[in-house]
Amino acid sequence: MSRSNPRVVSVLERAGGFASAQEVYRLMQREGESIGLTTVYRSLQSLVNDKIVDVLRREDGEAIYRLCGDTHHHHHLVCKSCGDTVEIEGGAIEKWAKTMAQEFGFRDVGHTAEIFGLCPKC
Amino acid sequence: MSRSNPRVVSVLERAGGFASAQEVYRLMQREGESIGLTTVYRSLQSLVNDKIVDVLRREDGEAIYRLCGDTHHHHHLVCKSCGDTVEIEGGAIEKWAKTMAQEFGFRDVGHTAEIFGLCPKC
DNA sequence: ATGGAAATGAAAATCATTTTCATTTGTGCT
DNA sequence: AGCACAAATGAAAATGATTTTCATTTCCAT
Repeated sequence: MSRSNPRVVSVLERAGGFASAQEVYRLMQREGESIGLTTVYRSLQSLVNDKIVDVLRREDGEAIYRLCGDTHHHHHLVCKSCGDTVEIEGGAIEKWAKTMAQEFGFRDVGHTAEIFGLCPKC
Repeated sequence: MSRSNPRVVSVLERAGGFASAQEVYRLMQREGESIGLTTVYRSLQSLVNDKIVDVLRREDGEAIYRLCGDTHHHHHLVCKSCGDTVEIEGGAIEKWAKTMAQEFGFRDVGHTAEIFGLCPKC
């Protein structure tokens, strides 16, 4: 069984939010780190098992990972046309998620929320 | 462009909950209906476009579809473990999305928001 | 140093989904 | 009916993420 890989953790820290396995791999390559894709997958899996990272799914089904207890949880406002992205605060969402979870007795909850539209330039 | 296929709708009705494209395909085969997997995928896609079905992701990333009884815009509270789903109100989200879009000058906005966690039974 | 367990990664396998493309079906028109 | 053209269909190939296999390398404890 592979162990929680500190190098992968470090990349997730620097990514500051969600990143897919492929993105983590590409990032490490770009930074000159020598690592195999298989090892990235295994490290992420074991980080999930150890509850050190959360795993979610993007709309296209790709798995995305984030360090748990990341205080810099934010959401995105993405332009449908040029792909430009703005990081935004989601205080209202946090509250909404908490309230809804409570109402239906769900525990250990997380959430996803993104806004899409046309940016001022497009 | 393929059209919303009534045979696929009928299968989803009988399935009575969520079903993946592969499951819909297998079900139709079992019932002796002649249809290709490609057509199942295309039909589901266009049903999603027409907002006749909802699409979500199972934990393994497979897309699952369900007839969406109302045209009313809603969000989901999904159990990470058993996949059980509750449709919830998202009034706070609508407002949040609108506010954020306005603040950054985005037009023509839409949004996605889902909450996931462990349901009371899991 | 030595042996065994754990970690690694390249390549192949898997699986859902999408794309390609040739064929069939449907529809409007004369 | 016959014809033309658009839409629908589906088999097979392509794609892309993820997992598995397996041979090799690295780590430790003795």
